[in-house]
Amino acid sequence: MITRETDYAIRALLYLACGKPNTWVSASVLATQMEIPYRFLRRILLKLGEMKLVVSARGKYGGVRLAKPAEVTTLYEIVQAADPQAIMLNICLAEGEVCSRAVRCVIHDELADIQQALHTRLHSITLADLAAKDQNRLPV
Amino acid sequence: MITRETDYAIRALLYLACGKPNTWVSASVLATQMEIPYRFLRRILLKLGEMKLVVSARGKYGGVRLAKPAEVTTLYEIVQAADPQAIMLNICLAEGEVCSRAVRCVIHDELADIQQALHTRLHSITLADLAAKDQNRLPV
DNA sequence: AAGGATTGATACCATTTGTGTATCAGTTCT
DNA sequence: AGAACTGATACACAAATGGTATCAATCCTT
Ligand code: FES
Ligand code: FES
Repeated sequence: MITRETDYAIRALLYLACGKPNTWVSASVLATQMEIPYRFLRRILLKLGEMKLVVSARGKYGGVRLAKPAEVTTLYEIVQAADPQAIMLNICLAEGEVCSRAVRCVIHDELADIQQALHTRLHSITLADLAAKDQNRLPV
Repeated sequence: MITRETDYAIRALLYLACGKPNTWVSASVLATQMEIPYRFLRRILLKLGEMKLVVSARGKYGGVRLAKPAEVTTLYEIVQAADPQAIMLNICLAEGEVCSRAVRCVIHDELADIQQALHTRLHSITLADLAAKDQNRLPV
């Protein structure tokens, strides 16, 4: 399940992708525009920074912007950055997990298949795709 | 993410699907065979009973068995029964949820698409499919 | 040099969820 | 009567979730 945190991360990056490139956007603007609790967003942006999805500038007129073009940032990367656990369909599929039933477990394999399909799908959607859809939206 | 509870539910039903039909299997047998904590399993079986996936018999030599043929029980139903939340990719997709951004939210639509694909996949896998794969497994 | 606006890095907090355990009542077969 | 079951709850505890608060560091403008 996509958590609020992940949802907020997507929203924030989407806003950046829709705006003028190479301009700093402050967390407070992002928070109000995308309806995200300010302090929570701050912490999320830190994480996105660590994962190299955004770069930031301190000081007055500082803020945050995309670290790379929206065309090469996938939904997979975003979810992965915001909540690495969400990508795993079952604990038994996680890296380094040891499950006593793993060798002979038919569920394991089946879930692995489904997870693979999900990942492929997430990989195929870029931030630019989302931004494009957003532009085509009729104003409410 | 598939919780332990859901995983246990699948395991239990799989065991029933692999055994002789129309025989009562006790929770203690299921627990030991499928490596599920007994008391936890008891509670899960209750839920599966409510959702009409199993029927039960009290008293000595009682137990539980599939309520319908394994061919018509889908993975979707099982996950739905064990953990209804797990089926939802985002809170904003849940029934009766009201999100201030829903009308103009591009993430909403995208996640709805992905969720739809996931559901289709879960619908297409039956307990009988899992049981068949299990039979074909080489003994470890 | 001062002051305001901004991020960096943590620490804290309340509530819910996940994963069990325990208890007792009711049922059925021998 | 008694053993082996299920039905229905209640309890317990750790982790995750969603959010808040604080303080330091940095940068721009005046
Ligand atoms: S339950 Fe762990 S691998 Fe299937
Ligand atoms: S965030 Fe609620 S609908 Fe998109």
